[in-house]
Amino acid sequence: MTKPKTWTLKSIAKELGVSNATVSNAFNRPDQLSKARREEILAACKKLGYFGPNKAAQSLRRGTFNIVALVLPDSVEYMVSDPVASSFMRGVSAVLEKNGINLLLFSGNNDNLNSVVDFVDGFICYGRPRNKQLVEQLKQVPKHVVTVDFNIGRDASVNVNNQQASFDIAKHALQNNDDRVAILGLRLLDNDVLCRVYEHHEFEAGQSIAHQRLRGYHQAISDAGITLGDDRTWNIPESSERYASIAAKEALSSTPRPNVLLCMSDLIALAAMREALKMGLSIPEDVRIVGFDGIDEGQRFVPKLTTVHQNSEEKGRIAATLF
Amino acid sequence: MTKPKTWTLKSIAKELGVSNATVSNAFNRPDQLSKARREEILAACKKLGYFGPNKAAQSLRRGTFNIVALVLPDSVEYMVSDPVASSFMRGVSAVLEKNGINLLLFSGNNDNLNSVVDFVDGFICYGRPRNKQLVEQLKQVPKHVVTVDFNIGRDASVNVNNQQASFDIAKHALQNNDDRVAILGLRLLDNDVLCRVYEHHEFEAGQSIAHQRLRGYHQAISDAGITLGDDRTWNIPESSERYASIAAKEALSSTPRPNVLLCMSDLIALAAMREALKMGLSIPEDVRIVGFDGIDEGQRFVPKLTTVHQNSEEKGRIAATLF
DNA sequence: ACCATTAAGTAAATCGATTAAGAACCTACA
DNA sequence: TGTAGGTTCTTAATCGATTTACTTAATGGT
Repeated sequence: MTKPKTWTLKSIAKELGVSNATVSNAFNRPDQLSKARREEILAACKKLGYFGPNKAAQSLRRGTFNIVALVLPDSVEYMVSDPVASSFMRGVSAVLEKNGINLLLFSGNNDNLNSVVDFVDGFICYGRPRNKQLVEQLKQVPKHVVTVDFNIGRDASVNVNNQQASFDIAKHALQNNDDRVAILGLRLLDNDVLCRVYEHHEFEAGQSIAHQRLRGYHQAISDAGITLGDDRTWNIPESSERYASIAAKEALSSTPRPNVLLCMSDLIALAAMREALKMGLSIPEDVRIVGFDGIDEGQRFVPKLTTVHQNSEEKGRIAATLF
Repeated sequence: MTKPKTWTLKSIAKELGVSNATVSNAFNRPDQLSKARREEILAACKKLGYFGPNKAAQSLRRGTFNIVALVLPDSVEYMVSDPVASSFMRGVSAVLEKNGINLLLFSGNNDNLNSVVDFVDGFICYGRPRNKQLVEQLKQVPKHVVTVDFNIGRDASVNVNNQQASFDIAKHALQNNDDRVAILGLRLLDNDVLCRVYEHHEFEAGQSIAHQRLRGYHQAISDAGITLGDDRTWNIPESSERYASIAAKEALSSTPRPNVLLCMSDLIALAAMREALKMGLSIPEDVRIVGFDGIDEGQRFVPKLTTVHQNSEEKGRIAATLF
């Protein structure tokens, strides 16, 4: 008498006239029953259409899920729009996929880790999440946590030395002590605002990626014997072409017109290059523009973009392996 | 006597001297207890550090998860590399995020839906998954299934009329009946192989996106009074620059040299344009190249790429809403 | 004063599994 | 023959919750 509904361990056991435990063992612990019994049971299950123990129930009992949450710095939308973030994700997924672990995307805008905490084995956090509460929750959460490009004193962390890398690229861009520098910063402020920043002493102590990079720039600038004006910094709220173009246009029309543009991402740098060309400036004669990240499009652009090549994919792989 | 471990509904109830049910109701069904009791309980929970019912257990009991799986056509890696797929994902995530639903990524290479089926409320499938077994499983799975750009007779499906769109773009590209046409196809074959295809009658009945588009091209070609040679079609296994360049170079050096190149994706078309320019051909005088998708980079390229603009993001939003 | 409602809370079954402890039987060895 | 050990399988507790059916007490209408 085959039951009509979906099978459960229990109903299968009753149907076959064996105990719950035996069916469970047939699937999970082959050494606990005779080979004959086991094969008999598995065959019967297949025939009846029972595909094995319910994973949700299994997870509840065992406390493991085969799912890790990737905590994004911002919305999922942002993640797939940004080539660097995408590379990172590629690295993470490659490793997890190989290990049969599923990936749950968790938006950095979300304010409650709670909605997923009970479903995952742990978290990989790519960059400090935009939502502060989330950061606090991550510090406490009783699961494995790997952070990338920021640190909250949890299990493991993989970091690029942003300050050093920005220092290097800026040093490369700066050639004379009368260079006129401008900075196109990415997410210097918490607020989502495109603006020109006149006062930024408070940035000196910040721990965000943007602040680390900024310190690298500042150090290179002062090493080159240049004094950075108080009005030479722009803040771009997200790595998008639209915002970057506006900021670049502003910067390139400001007085004195900059001949060095330090951009905190390649997308920004590319937008700036387009604006510069549009304004009839030549690169690098009139203005030298450097980026950060090393995305593909930068290498295809004419002239080629000078940038920090950071291997995001590798970072993703490492983060997933550390997990 | 505060317990040291993590709290559960049961331990909290005992601690507060009320029943299990009352605590549960305090969180889920306010109308089942007095306002005073409820607030008292919630306050106590907060103080003790109990953040509400365990979601995994809750889900097991209720059978709902607040998670949907996005079934990808290929690996997660592919998804984030392809701008069109990314747009789609952006649309999906925007809607789901708003509804507080989490997104689980499920690779189309995976052969067992089973590993996630018990964790999700349903599936959104973006394109026919590469793994055939997966398709069979999707037909049967006892959960909500929305398919995009392919159909398996399940709950809902959102489709672009690929055949019509390809017909239109091809018609636009073809101007004279002595045009020499070549086709750079994407994933015409199941196998991961870059090749020149000499025989393709079997494609006429195929249901994949590639086959639909191919039919659109063929129709436009024959409408234009042109006979397509048996050796004018190339198959590119994935939308990557490397493969596309090789195929484009081959096609452009074949005899007779094509003056119309129908490309099944923008990424392919862009690679072809680069190759053409490299070979000293001018566009569109020597060769007209059209794409499919409408990605941003195509509009920034000089000369601008002519293409089918398909609004993937909107498709994503629709798919998520249909869910 | 009586019965019918309503409100507030509880006991216990249930979701679908895992697993420690133990029963029943068989073998082997002194 | 007695017992130690090994297989094979079952019983029952457990994971952390939800929810139906029920008890008890309070309210209200006539």
